Amino acid sequence: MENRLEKIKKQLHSSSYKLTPQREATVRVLLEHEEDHLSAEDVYLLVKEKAPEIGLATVYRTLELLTELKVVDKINFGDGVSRYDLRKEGATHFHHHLVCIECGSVEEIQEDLLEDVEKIVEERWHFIIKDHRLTFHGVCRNCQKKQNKLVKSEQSSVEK
Amino acid sequence: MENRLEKIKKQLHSSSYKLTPQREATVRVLLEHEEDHLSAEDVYLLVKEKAPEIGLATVYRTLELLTELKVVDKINFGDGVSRYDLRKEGATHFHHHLVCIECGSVEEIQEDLLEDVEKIVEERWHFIIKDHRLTFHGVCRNCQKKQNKLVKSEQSSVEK
DNA sequence: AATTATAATGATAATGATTATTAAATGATA
DNA sequence: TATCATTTAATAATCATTATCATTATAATT
Ligand SMILES: [Mn+2]
Ligand SMILES: [Mn+2]
Ligand SMILES: [Zn+2]
Ligand SMILES: [Zn+2]
Repeated sequence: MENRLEKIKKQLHSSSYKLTPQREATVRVLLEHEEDHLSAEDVYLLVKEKAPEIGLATVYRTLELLTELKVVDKINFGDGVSRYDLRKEGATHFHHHLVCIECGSVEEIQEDLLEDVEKIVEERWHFIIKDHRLTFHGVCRNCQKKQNKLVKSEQSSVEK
Repeated sequence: MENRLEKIKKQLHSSSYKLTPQREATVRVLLEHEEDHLSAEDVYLLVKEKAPEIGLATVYRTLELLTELKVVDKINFGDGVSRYDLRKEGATHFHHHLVCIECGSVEEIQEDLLEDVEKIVEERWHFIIKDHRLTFHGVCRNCQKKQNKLVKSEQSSVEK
């Protein structure tokens, strides 16, 4: 974690930005919520708990900066807010997401899986791929179980 | 085109909605711009040319309705507005996009390409896939050409 | 056809996320 | 220390989208 922070600090410095206390607080929140998909407002509220004097605009600016530096990826799941997702250490491509249309949960896929597809696209469309966004919409494992239970209870009530 | 409109009309009816003149005008604009990725405002302005009395809220409502019926897909390329993309006739999955980070152009890929990947995801993540969003970010063919020219002219000026 | 109920529309106000502005604080530099 | 650039907090402005509401169109019923 401290290690991770150090690297981000260096990344900032190499683009001649400083790791101010506000930026550090923001990065820490992101590191503590690696698995989550926080909106700017979410981040703001979490940072406030530890550094109450921070302003919302600063959080927006910091997230914007981290996006530029590819420390985070900005993503939109269609709910009206941008969400910020920390890149895994050393990852060159953005990871994938499974969004459940029943409960709204978001699961991550770290595996690439797109190597073959990207090869085809580069060859056939003559497009040089730098990054990707892949989101699957469907039914998560939990919601599948719920639906199974429902179906079974309906069957048994018919049997009566 | 008229054929396509008829089918959409039937889809509306089967969910007990009517194809009002405003909705028809909106659908026609979408059909006339199949390849484009129009924002609500874009659609509004185009509809206004033919049906000047239409209101912006009606366009939003119509696009919302068409999204529900899966006639169009709502997509966000990260520029602050939702864009509406007509589904190809009979397509069950949303098509893919190539977004150029140099010029902003958007190209479409109608081929599925994800069958294998989806099979893996369904098996290994126990997630039932209903739809997907796949966007590649990179450099389009045009911009590659431009960059090549640039590199060559730089080389020749060094050679002098 | 007249009446009533329902759906849809247009105008516009409200909302809410994001961006711009500005004055003050901080930090580096000479 | 004086000077200049960067960053910040507060807050105003912007802009896309949604909500409200009075009016109109359409369908159903008498
Ligand atoms: Mn993620
Ligand atoms: Mn498209
Ligand atoms: Zn679920
Ligand atoms: Zn391009």
